[in-house]
Amino acid sequence: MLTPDPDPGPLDAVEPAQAERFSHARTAQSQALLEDYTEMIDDLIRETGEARITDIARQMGVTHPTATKAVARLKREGLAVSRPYRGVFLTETGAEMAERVRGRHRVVVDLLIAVGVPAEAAEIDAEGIEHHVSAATLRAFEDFLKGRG
Amino acid sequence: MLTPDPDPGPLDAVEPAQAERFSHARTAQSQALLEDYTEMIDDLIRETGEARITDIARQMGVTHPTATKAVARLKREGLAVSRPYRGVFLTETGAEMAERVRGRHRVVVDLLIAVGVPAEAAEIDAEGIEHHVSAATLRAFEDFLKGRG
DNA sequence: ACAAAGATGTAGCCATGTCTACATTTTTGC
DNA sequence: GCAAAAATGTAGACATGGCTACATCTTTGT
Repeated sequence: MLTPDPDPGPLDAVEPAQAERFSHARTAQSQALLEDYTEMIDDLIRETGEARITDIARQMGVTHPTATKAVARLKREGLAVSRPYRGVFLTETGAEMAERVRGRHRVVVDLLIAVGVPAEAAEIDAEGIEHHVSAATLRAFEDFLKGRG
Repeated sequence: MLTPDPDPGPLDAVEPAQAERFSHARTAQSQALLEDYTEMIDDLIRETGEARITDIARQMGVTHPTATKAVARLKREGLAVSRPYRGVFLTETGAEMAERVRGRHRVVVDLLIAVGVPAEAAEIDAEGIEHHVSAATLRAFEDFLKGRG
């Protein structure tokens, strides 16, 4: 039964798939900020024992009010906690995200280098690319790297 | 002379490099919208002969006022032209961008597939990844693909 | 030819993410 | 211990990119 689509023509065939890909990319972008900040906070805590707003701001390349707003969002999303005039800390959820993001970042950089991208370019590009690497793609990257280890 | 940096400590050494990477990624993101729309408009013109606001909106997965705003920005940036109630057309600059973006997109998808990413995931992820692929990385991707052609 | 349907324009709202400017609190250095 | 410096908070402006709602223009179908 059915048998629709009697050749919908070249492009008359609406492309919901394409629209979904764009929507998906936009969603990923909104997650990117959370990921960057949680990883950054985790880095700071590991390296200096605490994550202060000023340090976060400097590392992210933004002014401190911007960092404050971002941290507020992290708190709203249950990824971080903080008290006025005190440092920022990650919740368990936040720490897990940081761990996952860190691992993914490393894999992306390694993959880029493995296919011949210069190290410096790999580091720069990975910062933007990583947020769009799905689980399936990440797995493929890991397998590829393993295959040449 | 100088000889500064007598071991600035683990992280006391401010990391302007990291901040620059984030800034760079943010800039790339602001370019992404322009790239997506110019390529989409080019696609529509190739396939249907014209690019109407409604079609652009549907393909991008947004409402038509959003597409109108995006086109306004394209016009501001000298990438497109249009007249009220008529279709949208690319300027020479816009057409060049579309061409470049199309080529880069194809290379990214091919590279992902070449390293083992499933085709469907490659298409989806490429939509977000491509905007963060620098010239150096693109060249490396091309070389890598050539090396296995 | 004209009414209905469809496409486009425009206004205005909301959320984000950035900034500057200024207020307040905490920390530092004498 | 206290003044100066640094950090943090907060307010408010601006640009972007979404949206809905409504107005207007074009195209379609009979």
